[in-house]
Amino acid sequence: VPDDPLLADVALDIPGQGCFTYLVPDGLAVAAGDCVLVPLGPRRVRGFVVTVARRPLPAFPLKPILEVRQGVRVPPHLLRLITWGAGYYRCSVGEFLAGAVPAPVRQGVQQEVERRLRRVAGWTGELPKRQRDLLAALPDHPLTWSEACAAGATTRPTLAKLVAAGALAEEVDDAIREVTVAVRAERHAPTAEQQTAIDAVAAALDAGTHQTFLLYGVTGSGKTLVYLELAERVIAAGRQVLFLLPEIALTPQLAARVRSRIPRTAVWHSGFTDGERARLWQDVAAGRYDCVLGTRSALFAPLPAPGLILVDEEHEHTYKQESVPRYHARDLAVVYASQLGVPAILGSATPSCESVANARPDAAGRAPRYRVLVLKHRPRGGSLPQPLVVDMRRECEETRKPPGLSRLLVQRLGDAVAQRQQAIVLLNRRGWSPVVTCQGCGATVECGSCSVSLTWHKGANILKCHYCGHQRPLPTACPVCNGKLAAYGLGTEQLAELVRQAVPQARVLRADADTVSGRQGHAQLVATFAAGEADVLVGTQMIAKGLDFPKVTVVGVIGADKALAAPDFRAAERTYQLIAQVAGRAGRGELPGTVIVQAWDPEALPIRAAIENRAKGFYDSELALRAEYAYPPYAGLVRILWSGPSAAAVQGAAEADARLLEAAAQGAVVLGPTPAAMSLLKGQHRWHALIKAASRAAAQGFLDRLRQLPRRSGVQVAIDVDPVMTS
DNA sequence: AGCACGCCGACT
DNA sequence: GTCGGCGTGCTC
Repeated sequence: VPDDPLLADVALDIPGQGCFTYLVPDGLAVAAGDCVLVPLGPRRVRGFVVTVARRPLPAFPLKPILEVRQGVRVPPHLLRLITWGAGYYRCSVGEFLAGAVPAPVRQGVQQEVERRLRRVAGWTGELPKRQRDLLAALPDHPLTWSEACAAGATTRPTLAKLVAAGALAEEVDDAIREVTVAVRAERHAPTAEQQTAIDAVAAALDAGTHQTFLLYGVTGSGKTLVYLELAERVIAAGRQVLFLLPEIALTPQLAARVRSRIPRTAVWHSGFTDGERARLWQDVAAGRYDCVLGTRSALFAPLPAPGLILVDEEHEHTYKQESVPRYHARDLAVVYASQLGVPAILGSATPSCESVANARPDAAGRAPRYRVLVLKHRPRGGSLPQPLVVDMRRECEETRKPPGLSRLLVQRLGDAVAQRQQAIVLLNRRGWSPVVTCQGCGATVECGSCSVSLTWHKGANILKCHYCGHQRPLPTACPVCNGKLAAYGLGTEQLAELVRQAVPQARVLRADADTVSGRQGHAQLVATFAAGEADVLVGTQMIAKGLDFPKVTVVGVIGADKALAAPDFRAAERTYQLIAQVAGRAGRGELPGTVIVQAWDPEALPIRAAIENRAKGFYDSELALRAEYAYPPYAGLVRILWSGPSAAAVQGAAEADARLLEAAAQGAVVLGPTPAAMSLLKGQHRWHALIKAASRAAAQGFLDRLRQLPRRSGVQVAIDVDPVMTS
């Protein structure tokens, strides 16, 4: 009605609430997606406009919008995705937006502006000799301040004098920054297999329809080439590409390769300053980039018209955010692509069971939701290495030594070093020993704030908690009975030492969170190893991902079935994925590779299937088990987690809320509440419950019936839809 | 989430 | 007599 006032629904970063309605003052231009400042009780807060419309005033009085942030508007298609996500993952739209739009953008941090120095043409004036020489030394093209400092071997104040004198002018660069990456723009022709995959997706692109593809390609089969060929087509048609990766810091090679073919690629990572991030967001929104490459939060980059969404290594659990908003970027990417009517490609050599199930007909015989594209061959030749399994029970019996490096692995490491090749040994546990126990009373030294044993770090001679970071010196005797302490178990620190002893001629490099600090540290370490400055790289799984070292011919996996013991329905899947992924890492160059897997139960199916390259066998049996025990993908899971500083209060809240869960259950099964596997974490006691519904839709139905759990002081309640961590 | 209001213990 | 603990409730 034209006479009604103009009202705006604004999403605020407040849990468990819908939008708040505000008056739009006359003359203030406000649209959906705008970032606004509004009064809320005694304070003023930032929020995002969800709808603007003329309609009658509600019964309660309204306050006006105070201010609109210029230049920050969430595109309508992104707002729609976030609204959907807030409903599915059970948080408010405002909370989701707060998690999706970077803080410096919301808060209006001063954008970092690229300021460049340019020589003023035709300037003639007097200068001191030093400054005159400096001016002569500078090149003609514009330079940033730091580039000019380097080029003239000088400092900022001196350059400022030249600017003050008028010899140099400062210009503000409003255009996109130059992207210069020294990478050969490789352009191999696609193989027949790759071309088939490209054509299938291109058909969906041309038809302008949504379709999700599962690009199932062995490691080294050239998934990236498929992505890039399709990305170029999308960009040529005037749209943009979203390219998601599990971990950007580990894949500098991939980022460089994408940029070499798509120069206007924004790399979306957490290492930016606030100003850089604010500028990047606006540059992406303004259409100055053709591609955004990044981790899960890159899904919310404000691209004006995404035409293709790529999710590489789709099985990786890092796509799940473990804080509000608790979304799964792979699942949300598929929703986004469907909303946009564009194709999505999920790529992996070891897909998640969810995606495999989606690529098969369902129990009722309906057509698969995803279409499978297979890459079986490595274009650069090189067959997959033949993995060997060492039965560690027999090994320990025969050698009468504690478990460590097997004789076979020692021999192969020695051979590799002798032939000037390289090797990688993986163990997913850092430190020297994970457990320190009293030989007298049997007590284990535990972290006071978490229910875990402390790990001994021998080099630093401290006990560390790997969950909360607490550390303390190693006690000289048992704190309980004053008995003698002994360290048990194997970590990477000790493993590196074992390799040094067993293969004395090897130069050993250790890569774990203790030796690698920050993103640069990782890149540096990768460079050191790639340059051949070490022979054996010992590390945690941080080195298992995305690495491509042509000289590596031996890969050892220690404690490969450790993950199998985890109290988690995905334990078998994770074990299979780890071994199959690692197996693909050896022998990527010209040289054939060997993978040696040390396991306590070498007959376990995930291990056998991974080393014998029997993917179908693994997925068939694993999916059958999931169906039998009603776990995803044949169930919709919700986890409720209660936590707080008082064990009694947490238990009380969980047990009281259990009645509400049961009341809402209907067909769903409520497991628990019980204490979580980590019953104490960072000083917080934890209880949890798992709700198993027949499907994701049924799980949503359960949450609709449950509505909100009561708010209690001293106890936090988290609702996790489609949890990845279930223990 | 903040922030206010509101009702009970140890101090100038 | 107050200062301050955090329990409850509201914010368009």
